Amino acid sequence: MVSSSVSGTEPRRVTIHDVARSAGVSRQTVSRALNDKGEIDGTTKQRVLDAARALGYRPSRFARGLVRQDTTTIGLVIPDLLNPFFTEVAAAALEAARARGWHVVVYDTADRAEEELGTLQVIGSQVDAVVGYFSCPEDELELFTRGMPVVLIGREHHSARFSSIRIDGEEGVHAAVAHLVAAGHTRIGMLDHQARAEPSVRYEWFTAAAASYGIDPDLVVGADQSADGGGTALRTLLAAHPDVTAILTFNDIIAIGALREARRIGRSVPRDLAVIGFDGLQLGALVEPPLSSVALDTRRLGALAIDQVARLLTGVDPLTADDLVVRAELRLGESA
Amino acid sequence: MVSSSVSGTEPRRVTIHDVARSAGVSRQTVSRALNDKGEIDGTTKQRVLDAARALGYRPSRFARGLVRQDTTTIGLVIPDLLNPFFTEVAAAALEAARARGWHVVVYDTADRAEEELGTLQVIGSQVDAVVGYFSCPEDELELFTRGMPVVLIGREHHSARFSSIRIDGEEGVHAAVAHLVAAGHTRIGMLDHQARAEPSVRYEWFTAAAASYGIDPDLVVGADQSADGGGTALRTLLAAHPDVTAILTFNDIIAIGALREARRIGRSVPRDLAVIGFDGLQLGALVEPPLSSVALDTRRLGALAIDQVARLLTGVDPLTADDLVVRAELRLGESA
DNA sequence: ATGTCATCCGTGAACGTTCACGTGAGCGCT
DNA sequence: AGCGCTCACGTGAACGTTCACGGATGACAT
Repeated sequence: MVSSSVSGTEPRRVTIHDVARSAGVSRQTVSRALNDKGEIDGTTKQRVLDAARALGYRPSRFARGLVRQDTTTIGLVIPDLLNPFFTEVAAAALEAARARGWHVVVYDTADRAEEELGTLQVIGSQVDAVVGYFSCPEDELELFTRGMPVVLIGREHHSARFSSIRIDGEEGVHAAVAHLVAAGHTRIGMLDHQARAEPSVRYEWFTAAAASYGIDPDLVVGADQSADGGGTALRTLLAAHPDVTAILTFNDIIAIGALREARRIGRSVPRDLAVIGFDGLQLGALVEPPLSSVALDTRRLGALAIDQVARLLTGVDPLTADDLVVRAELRLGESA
Repeated sequence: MVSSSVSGTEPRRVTIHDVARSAGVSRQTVSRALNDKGEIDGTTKQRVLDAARALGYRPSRFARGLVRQDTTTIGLVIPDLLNPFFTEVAAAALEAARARGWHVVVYDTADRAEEELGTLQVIGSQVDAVVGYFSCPEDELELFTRGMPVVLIGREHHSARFSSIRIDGEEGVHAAVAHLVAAGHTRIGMLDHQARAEPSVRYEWFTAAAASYGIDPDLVVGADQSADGGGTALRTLLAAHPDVTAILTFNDIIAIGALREARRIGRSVPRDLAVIGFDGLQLGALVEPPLSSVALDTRRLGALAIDQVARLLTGVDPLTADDLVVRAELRLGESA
């Protein structure tokens, strides 16, 4: 039962003063009662509490935050929460933040540059630090996050203003290629991420590994970052190169789409087509066959990001680039 | 609750006053420059901006929030972000909140009562309203959210303080049973959620539907809310009732685990075992075979919750229980 | 009666920002 | 000269809470 007032009137907030007046005490006494401080009589405390409840009083977080600066809030910016990889990273970050008693405001930019920009414009006045994925140029980022610690994930940075956590899949991808080669594959394709103009870093790892085994690295096609995108890309790849017997993918979602497509066109995995993804999502264990993947520890990723934020916030001992690395390693399922 | 304080010297915040002094103007002029208000000369504005940057000034969100109450922040509480159902709900809520320019603080309680309690204790002083899942008793909820709008999801409430969004799967489950009966099934099992002591509402829908078709509703076994839990439960169910040819599950995750287990024990789906889940997760389209499910529109669920929060916040036209319903309906994949 | 002490409570000030005003300079017009 | 207007900027006040004090009251001992 909401206390009804005629619509149109300004509802003026119930303040600590109102409670004080109603209980016949001072502000300070109300504050004491509500915050469980000492120096207050039991009966008056109860009286204040009753008055507060009767008036529906709720302290202003702004006023409180202004005077005691003990709460830290960080902003987590991700392109798409429905992408399981980001879900895992977000969950990990939330867990690490909770352990510190921090609050996390989550922004899903829906993979759209304008939403990302909009987020940047408002986030500065809402949080104490930012961690997440950004696709905008650094100077723009710099502009809006001025004075705040910023931890980037999976992105190189040039400005000294930012920290970034590097994802190192070089060895993992190498191991994946080695695994495929050992299984007799010689025509290995890759379903890369197509959003960017230039090929991805993961593709470069692939070419490097392929080169060391004398494998042709040019069997590559761009894929939309979704299961459907993976399916479509696999079809395209096989149409151009029917002799491909194994593929690496930019990430697990694409790989899962490829698995599904392979089943549709009657290619048995891993017999007719070996598939190795990237990310090592929990989801990979649910599909058939269980996905092999160059897996990275998303939990550590999130924890590392939060840890670095903590260091930047206090200014003590920030980690250097060498420490801010999460290495991915080959984890075999049954798809390769 | 644990607030880590910085050891050492407190670096005293740089305020708008410092910028003003440094630029040789007044606070108000600084405010004008930073907020792009008019009534300021171009050169002084630039001077102020330079001074602000030089000092590393960043406005206090508390002070700003105190004076202009234009930002609303809501708290979203979920038991487990890694559970795809909650991921979808969270994504939907984030989207709806973004459309309103709201900020969302996300709390993952990790399915633990103590974390939920801890969240409740701090959330009151951080947000303007709360939406989410809670497992604690109503009076406890009431205690901590006093004076705030609260929208519960998928939970009945008795106190008038709360709104809750009801998930109505009665017709959908009925349709699912009807579908199975039409396909010739007579022994239909259910993998229910086992966490609660009493059977779930979804099981009650099942018994009701089963009754109307003269089907034995007692082929039920509790499952942990995970893929592994679904697999284990299916094994238990089939051990007790080998003649079961179709199952409904509490949710899609359990169903997906059942699918995997069926494959392991050599039961072909849907030929040897028909499976129908609940939730209609996007994930269901990725598994083999694509999952049939009593699907609910998670996007609408999130949007509805946010919409109701908006109404409660402004006090105009809050929706009633009859409107706060999301109906689930049978969506056929290939698993039944 | 006086001092000592603990308990309970109130008063200004501060936190950092924006809003509603006020002010003075400069300019053009009658 | 006087009036009115615009432009650029400054000044007190307000937002709602907590902190650092200080004061009043009574109990108890001296």
